[in-house]
Amino acid sequence: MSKPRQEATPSASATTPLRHHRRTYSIGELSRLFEVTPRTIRFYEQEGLLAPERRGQTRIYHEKDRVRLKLTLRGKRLGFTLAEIREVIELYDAMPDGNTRQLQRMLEILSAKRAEMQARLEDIRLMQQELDEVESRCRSVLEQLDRHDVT
Amino acid sequence: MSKPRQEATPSASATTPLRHHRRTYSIGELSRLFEVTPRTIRFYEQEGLLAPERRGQTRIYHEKDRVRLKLTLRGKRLGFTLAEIREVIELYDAMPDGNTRQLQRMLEILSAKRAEMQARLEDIRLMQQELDEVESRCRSVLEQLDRHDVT
DNA sequence: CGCCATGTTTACGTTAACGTAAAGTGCTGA
DNA sequence: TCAGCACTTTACGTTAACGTAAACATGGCG
Repeated sequence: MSKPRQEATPSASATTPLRHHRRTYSIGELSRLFEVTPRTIRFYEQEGLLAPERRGQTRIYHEKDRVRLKLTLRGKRLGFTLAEIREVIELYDAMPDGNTRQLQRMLEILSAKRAEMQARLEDIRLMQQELDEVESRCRSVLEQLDRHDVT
Repeated sequence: MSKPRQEATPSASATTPLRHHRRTYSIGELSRLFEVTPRTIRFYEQEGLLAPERRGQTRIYHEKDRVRLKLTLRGKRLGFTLAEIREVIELYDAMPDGNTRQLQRMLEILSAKRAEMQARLEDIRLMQQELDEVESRCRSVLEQLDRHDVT
């Protein structure tokens, strides 16, 4: 019920130096940052959403990975599946060497996503309207109760 | 990928009379209206989201049920779980005979839902921003390709 | 009457998105 | 040296939200 919508605030400089703008993260740091489990992060990698560097056996995450994770979690909050999110991320990555057909295809997908977003916006608008109605009904009942108490 | 955001348009007056504003629906009608399977509708009933009348063994759905189903599907599109949706629906139903504590509790929940909606709105805004960026990058690459072709 | 569409219950199957547990690796400080 | 932590792989478990199949009821109609 109380999910973290943003990145957790880092606790100043703990043991890590962080000169100005950190370059790499361990899986633990990243998991604390976004308040997800390491398992989740590894799972996202397995699903092709992340591709961290490897120092020996250990995963090293860069800014790029952090951004991807952020996008992934945002997409999830909007109800997209990991597969859908991966689709967009893959497109984003394949951009520079994309041929014309690929790029046209991407514009189509973008247009579709945009339409989805518009639809979600409308859903939210309607949902807020419902909330308004329930609240006003609720308040009017409360008022009735008050009047009965006082009168 | 191509889910129906709205109710399917009814095919005029087919075999059913529908004098002015229909009162009841069969499970099949409802399933066609919203393009979900009967199984889904029965499942929602099992989960306490619908409570249709029974004529013998057969389910009869009224306007109220249709509205509930619509709200449920909208909630789903926004990424809410059936449990969360049921919570709101139950509150909505328990309104008239709610005591003060119940009503206060409902206002709290409404406030929370409202905050969720705000957060989702922000997510959508950011997501649209990303889409803009990807599209502009995409178009600029296309332009480069064009220039190379023409020049 | 028989058939077929549409309904019903019961129950096991499936997929996505992780959780959880076991068992091993590698550095680090007392 | 070794205890402890953070990391790793492997693999089975879990939950939500239905899908699918079997087996049966029922009302209309040619």
